[in-house]
Amino acid sequence: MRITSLVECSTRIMVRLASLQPGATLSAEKLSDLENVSRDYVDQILQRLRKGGLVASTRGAQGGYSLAKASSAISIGELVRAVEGQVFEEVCERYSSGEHECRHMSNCGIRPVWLRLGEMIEGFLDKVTLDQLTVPEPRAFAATMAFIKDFEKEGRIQHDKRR
Amino acid sequence: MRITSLVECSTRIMVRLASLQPGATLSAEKLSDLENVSRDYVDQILQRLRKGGLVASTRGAQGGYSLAKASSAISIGELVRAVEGQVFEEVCERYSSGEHECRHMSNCGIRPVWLRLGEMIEGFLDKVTLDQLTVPEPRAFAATMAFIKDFEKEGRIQHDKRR
DNA sequence: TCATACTTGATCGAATTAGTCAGGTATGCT
DNA sequence: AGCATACCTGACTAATTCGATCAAGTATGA
Ligand code: FES
Ligand code: FES
Repeated sequence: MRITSLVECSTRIMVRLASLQPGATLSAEKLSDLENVSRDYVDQILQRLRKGGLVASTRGAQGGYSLAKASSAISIGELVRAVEGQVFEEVCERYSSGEHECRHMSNCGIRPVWLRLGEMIEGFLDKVTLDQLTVPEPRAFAATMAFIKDFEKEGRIQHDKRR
Repeated sequence: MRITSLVECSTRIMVRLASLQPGATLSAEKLSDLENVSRDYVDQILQRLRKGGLVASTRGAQGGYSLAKASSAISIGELVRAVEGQVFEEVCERYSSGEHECRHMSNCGIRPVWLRLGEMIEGFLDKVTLDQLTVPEPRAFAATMAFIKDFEKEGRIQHDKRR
């Protein structure tokens, strides 16, 4: 299990944009230079981010990109969904057809673990916002605390009956 | 991010073995039939599990496999490490060389997020044990609670100075 | 009207994953 | 002993996904 290069590059780009003065923009070309990612790849990433509503673009000469909303309102989870479509693919969905299908489905003891893991990962990334990644003076991850509190409240993994 | 087919199949096999009576064994052939996974693939998986010290094998006619220790002493994290080598690959290690390297490394605001995510995933899977996956009468995931408690105690993501 | 820069979608090689295959070795049973 | 059963090993290959490139635009500011 890992973070893909796509997410890694996208995050670096978003952090660059987050460190911009209000009103300022950064061109795809500049971003490419700054992060040492090919221009074409940067273009592709920015396009996905734009479609996801995370960045805004200004066309024409002296154009460029900026965040579409406050960096405190953009989570890494959103970012991942924007560039990859989803944060965590559920295994029993993926293998639910064909020869080697996930066999239990109903009243299965395994499924809840993957479900819970997915919720956990997604919950975490949804709580971490862009402004928390800016350096210098990184802020403590207060939001993470809230997430963990919620997690604790629910308390246990429920075994599902084929939901 | 997802659970691979390898982990999925391995887990199903381990749950089968966990549901065995003490002293009983299950042949690779039977496991293959039960879980609808090719015999060759089952062999490969069992071999990795054996090398990881999770299952024991008896050779010869009427031979077979069984768990090497109590199902309550085997975590899903261990299982994943046995069959895939690791649970979560750290991104800033993976891309740390070559053209498109992870650029910040020292006093980076992004890195701690991936580190923390990895700790969280691994921590979770290390707390979930095989016996918790047996059906019928699945137990509540009490261990998960302990994990979350610990997580809360530490409390926040630390920004590292190039550790 | 030109240069700059965004926009779209296809394509393609590299890497990883998923699964197969061939050829063993060890053990129990008759 | 001889044979059947079943474990064991590692190489190999097909399928899929990832990472990145490429070609061919459109829109805008100077
Ligand atoms: S392992 Fe997927 S439903 Fe049980
Ligand atoms: S993004 Fe990897 S070290 Fe900063």
